Amino acid sequence: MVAFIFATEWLHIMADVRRDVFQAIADPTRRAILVLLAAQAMTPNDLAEHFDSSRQAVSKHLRILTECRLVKQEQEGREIFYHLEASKMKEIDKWLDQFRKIWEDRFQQLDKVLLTLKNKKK
Amino acid sequence: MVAFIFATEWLHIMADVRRDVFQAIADPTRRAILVLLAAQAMTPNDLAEHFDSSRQAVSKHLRILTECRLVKQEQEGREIFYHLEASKMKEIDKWLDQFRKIWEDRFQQLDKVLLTLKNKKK
DNA sequence: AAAATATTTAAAGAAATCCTTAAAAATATT
DNA sequence: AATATTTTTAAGGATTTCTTTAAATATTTT
Repeated sequence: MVAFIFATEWLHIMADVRRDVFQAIADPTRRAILVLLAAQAMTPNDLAEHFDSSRQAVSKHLRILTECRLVKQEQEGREIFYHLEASKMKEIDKWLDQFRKIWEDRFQQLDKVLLTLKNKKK
Repeated sequence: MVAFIFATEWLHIMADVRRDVFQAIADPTRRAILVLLAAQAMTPNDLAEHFDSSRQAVSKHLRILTECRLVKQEQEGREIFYHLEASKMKEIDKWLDQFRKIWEDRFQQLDKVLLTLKNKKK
């Protein structure tokens, strides 16, 4: 027996389709998890102790972080250690590059000063 | 007459309370808007032409970007030019700083190589 | 003043997000 | 083999997000 599933149906079945780094870091809890994992690899249990929410909630966050490769699992018996994949964050850094030139631009700063002066005159 | 509003009610009334930079850049359309504005200030109408969605949708995205100070308005008659506030992106850059040390760490890279070798042996 | 243009706000609905509790799966301990 | 531990998956619900169309507001042109 073979079952055909259309893409639209599949997306409906697959709850939580968020494999995007920007989407991933939008959640404050996930950002906190990433910071904790930057210090050292931890299990979901360890992590959950740092938050008010349930272990299941943390597990789900870890799933999302894993899906977008910000984090990697390493099984150790029945425990799973989650490691930060810091290099994946380069994607964000790279995206920021196109703005970095602007915010470091001194003329931009000058423009702002002039604009402020102009508005004060009014 | 005075009306008392509880915080919970207020949050219910205030739809879309998202003044967080990370939340703001989570949406792909908003990221595209930021990139366009990096090149030059534009009106909502100008921007809308670059997208499939309606002017109203773009307007709402601009509202969110304005609320978290990623963008600034400058009225010019009945037109409103939206400028990028690139410096606000430093917040993201600053957050990335705590990971930058890790992803640039050569020993981290070495660890990865060793881990790969270890797994190959298995 | 009336019509046209630019933009925002409101209302409503579909989809996504996030959380919780309960159940399942996998591994370790007794 | 039975029990305990660690983690994930499932189901359900409240809230948020994003989009659309319609209506409102503000400014310019005629």
